[in-house]
Amino acid sequence: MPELPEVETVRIGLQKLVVGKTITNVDFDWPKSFPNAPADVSQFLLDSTIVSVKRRAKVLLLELSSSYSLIIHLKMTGQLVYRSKTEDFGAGHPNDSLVNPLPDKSTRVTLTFNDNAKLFFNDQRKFGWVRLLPTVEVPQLDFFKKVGPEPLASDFNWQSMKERLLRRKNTNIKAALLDQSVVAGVGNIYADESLWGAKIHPTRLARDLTDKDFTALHRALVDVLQLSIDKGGSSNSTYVDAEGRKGSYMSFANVFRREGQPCNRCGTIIVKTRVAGRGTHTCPTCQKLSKT
DNA sequence: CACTTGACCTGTCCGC
DNA sequence: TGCGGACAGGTCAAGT
Repeated sequence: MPELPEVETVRIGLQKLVVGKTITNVDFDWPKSFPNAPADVSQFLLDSTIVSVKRRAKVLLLELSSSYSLIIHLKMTGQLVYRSKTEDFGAGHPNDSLVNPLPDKSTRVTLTFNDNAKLFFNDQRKFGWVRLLPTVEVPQLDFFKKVGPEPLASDFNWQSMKERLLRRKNTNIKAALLDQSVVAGVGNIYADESLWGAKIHPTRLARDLTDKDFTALHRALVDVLQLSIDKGGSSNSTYVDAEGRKGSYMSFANVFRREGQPCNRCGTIIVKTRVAGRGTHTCPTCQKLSKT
């Protein structure tokens, strides 16, 4: 579920909530959710303070005072939910979104802080993970070595996006957009939304796009990612931010999960198909199959 | 090499 | 209502 805007929304929340706090305990119930624990835990995690919360692509980085970092990937259904002790971990809290008590059956890892607040890593499908690594080794991970540029960075322009998309010139443009080594952080929602914005059909081959298409796609992608961050991300099913709140981007979506409804631009009924092995939402009129 | 498909998991929804 | 199968936002490994 969580793509760049959702992970960035979580990062903004955690930045506010956990920086400066010291970890006093860690629990985890599912070894794959914390693959290199527990050997390093007591020495490099307990009694260390969270120095910063960063994001690269869809990955969160919690830098610790121990010179180690917690690396967290939410994958499809991961959540990082913070609860202060005064919220009593959900019971009876006035905020509706905090009604569910934590931990629950999807809680995989729990961090406890020196003020008794807790950070819950919940993950229904168990695809996500938390890792503990020396901070200096993080850039050496295969994922970080190959991942593409941040699309919201100021130096990310349409020319560099074109150059990177053409590394996948013989595949369809949707598969190229979803490739994390091309551009960081794009997933199924924002691939569909940006292709609609640029009026490009997802099955067109990357090599067949014109410069006009590349400029439109760059503009549409940047705009849709920024809009979604402004709206707190997309809460399609399980996604919530660090305070347990849903995002509202889905009410601004033009095609994603809108099959059967009229296109906001031309009124044609949005269709759902399968492209690059993923559910794909398209306006069959606006999004041309061939060069314009 | 470039590209596509299957596997990792659990929960939900849809049709019979 | 029960049950099987398809499907869900991500990423690797294995296959073609």
